[in-house]
Formats: sequence, C-alpha cells, structure tokens
Amino acid sequence: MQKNRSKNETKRKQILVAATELFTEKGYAATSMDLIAKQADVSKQTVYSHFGSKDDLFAAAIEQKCDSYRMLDFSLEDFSDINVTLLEVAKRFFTMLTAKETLAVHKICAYECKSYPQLSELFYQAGPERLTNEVAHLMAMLDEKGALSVANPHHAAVQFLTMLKGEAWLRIEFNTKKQLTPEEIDDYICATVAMFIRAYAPH
Amino acid sequence: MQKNRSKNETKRKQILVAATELFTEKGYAATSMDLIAKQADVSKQTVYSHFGSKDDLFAAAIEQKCDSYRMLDFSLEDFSDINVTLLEVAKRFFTMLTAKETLAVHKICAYECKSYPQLSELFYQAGPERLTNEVAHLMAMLDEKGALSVANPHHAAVQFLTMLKGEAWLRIEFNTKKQLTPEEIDDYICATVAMFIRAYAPH
DNA sequence: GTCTATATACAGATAGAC
DNA sequence: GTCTATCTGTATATAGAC
Repeated sequence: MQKNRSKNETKRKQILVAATELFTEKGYAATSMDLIAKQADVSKQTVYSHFGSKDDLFAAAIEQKCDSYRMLDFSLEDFSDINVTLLEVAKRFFTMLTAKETLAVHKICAYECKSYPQLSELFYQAGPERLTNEVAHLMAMLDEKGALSVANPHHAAVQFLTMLKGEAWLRIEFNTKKQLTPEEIDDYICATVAMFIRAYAPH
Repeated sequence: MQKNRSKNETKRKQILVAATELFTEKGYAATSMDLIAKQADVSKQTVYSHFGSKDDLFAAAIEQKCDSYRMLDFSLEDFSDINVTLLEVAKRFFTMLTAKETLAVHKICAYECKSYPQLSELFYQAGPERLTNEVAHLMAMLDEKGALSVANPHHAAVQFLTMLKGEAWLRIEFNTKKQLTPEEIDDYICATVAMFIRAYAPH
C-alpha cells in the first residue's frame, strides 16, 4: 500500500510539473490534456483520475506556484548605508520580477482573472501585496532611524517598487524586439534609488 | 457597384466592431467565429470572405485599436504652475490607463505577445513608448525653464509614469476583491506628484 | 456578396480491460 | 491505479445555392 501510495504521488507530481510548465508557457486554452499527459509520461485517464478536470488541474498548478512565492524572503541585515540597502532591495526585487517564470504566472493570472478570480487574488497576495508590505515595513524602519523622512510608508513602498519596474519590465512583458541591456537597466535602477532618496531625504 | 461597395464596408465594419469587442472581452481562444458572426449579425461565411481567417481578423481588430491610441493627445498649454501641470498630466494618464478598453487591449497583447509579436510591438509603440516620449519632452522643457532640474528626461518620464500606476492599477489588472476608492487614488496621485517634484526640485 | 449546410479536426471527458 | 479506445461536443474552415 505504501508502495502504491508512493507511486501515486510520483505520477501526481509528474503531472503537476508538466501542467505548470505547459500552462505558464502556452497559456490555458492552448494547453491540451493530451499534451500534459504526454509530457508527464502518463495516460490521459491518469491525469483525470488525479485531478478531475482541466480546470482543477489548472487551479492546482497555479496555486502551487503562488505558494512557492511565499517562501521568498527579502529581509536584510545591514542598514548602515541607506543607499546600499535600497540598492540591494531594488536589485533583488527586479531580478525576481523579471524571472521568466514569475512573468509567466503574472501574465496568466492577469489574463484569466475573470475566469479564475481566486487565482489572481492568490497571486496578488503572495506577490505584490506581500512585497509591498515588506518594503513598507522597511520604509517605516528607515523613517524611525531618521535615515529617511517617510510620512506614508505604504505610499513610499508602492512608489519605490512600481518605479523600479520601469521600461525594462514593460519591454519584457510585451516582448518587444528592442530590449534594454543589463547596463541600461543598472543605470536606471541606480538613478531611481538616488531619486527616491532625494525625494525622502530628511529635512 | 458603389452600392455594393458600401454594403461591403458596412458589414466589414460590423464584423470588426463585434470582433474587437469579443476578443478584448473574452480573449482570443474563448471567442469563436460563430459568436462573432452572430454578434455582427452576418453569416459566418461573410466573416471569412472579408477577413480570411480567425488569425487575420484578430490582427485586424487589435491593430485598429492600437491605431486609435495614436490619436490621444496629452499636450498642455499651461505651464505657470508646475504642480498643477504635472497633476493634470498624471490624472489624464491614469484615467486613460485604467479605462476598461485600454486595460483589455493591454492584457491581450501581453498575453499573446509570443504568438503575435507584431501586435504587442504595435501596442507598445502606440501606448507606452509614445507616452513616455511625450512626457520626456515635457520634462526636458521643464528643465529648460528651470522649473525642475532633470538631468535625464527619459528616466524621469519613466519614473513618473510607472509610479502613477501604483497599487490601484495592479488591483484593477488582477481584479482583486478589494479595490481602491477614488479618494485613495487621488491621495496617492497627489502624493506621488509632490514626491516627484521634491526629487527633481532645482537646487 | 451573402446565406445555409457540411466537412474535418481536435478538445475534454469517459468506458472498460488489466 | 493505470492503460487503450471511444464518445460527444464544438471549433475552424469550406462547398454550393441564390
């Protein structure tokens, strides 16, 4: 029985991995159950016996991805130099944001938010909301230490994070022919951190 | 012949209107040619004789939408008060950005950018790129007049526009249950314009 | 040029053997 | 629990009458 159970879990995992990859890569409609079964190296019936329907499998795949975002930790230790601190946060944020996988989940949640409101809600909470709260917390701390003068930490966090996306993120989102070079991106991020610090410099 | 031609154009337009509405509303895959024909009040064969295939009709619909964005004009006349000027630009931008239709085209272009790269490119140029250039031009002018001190107008424009999207836009994009009230949005926009002016205040 | 009717393909989901 | 084979609906696209 334990052996069967183990085998079940293995196949279930294979299916989930294949489904996640295909859904995020090709989208919901363009991904067929046949293809998922083939890629997971199981029969289609096995897919159905594990997940019931295409809708349920889709939900399971995206939910799992959202859960994985909860693990990410942006907490810092070093607060001696505000410029260094914010630059580090900015770069971590940008790297995470532009990861191929993150972008794919972002897109599919935004696109399917009418059909699957619970999924987009989940993504929003695990991604943007959680991050904003973390950064708002950081802003409040910097205000308390006198490193910055932030009357509204939440506003500041939103401003900081949205600005960082910048042109680079938009170009990736729309897959434009021209893409920014790492140097251009770095320039922009540095300039933006500096601009943010100027705006919230203590009096 | 002129009469026939006229009739053609009328039906063609009906089809295009119906297709645009359905594609942007329901997405590419979920929109069937039968439904388009029904909503346009013509037969399916008429749809095909006018547009050849679903792909071509989709491209025609989105291209037309992108073209319509080129018409939008953000130019201003009054530059006496920098705060008033930027606030006006900010509000116009935000209103346009969160219009249901704009958002729908944005989403579908981002989602289908792998299958239809020419469409997302078109949208990017007609939307984000054009707007950024206009605002960059404005920033350069404000710098020249001494109202602001902007070393890099393009960076400043990107920062200004991306910041304005803020939490409100993300919540609309993901259709979260909680949405920001007009008052909250107004607060954020005012605070953000003020923050921007602080960051680029002349020495 | 426009319609009704049809061909063809493929998707999601199920039946039944092992 | 897993497989092969099949059912059923629906989508794109086309044929042929008017």
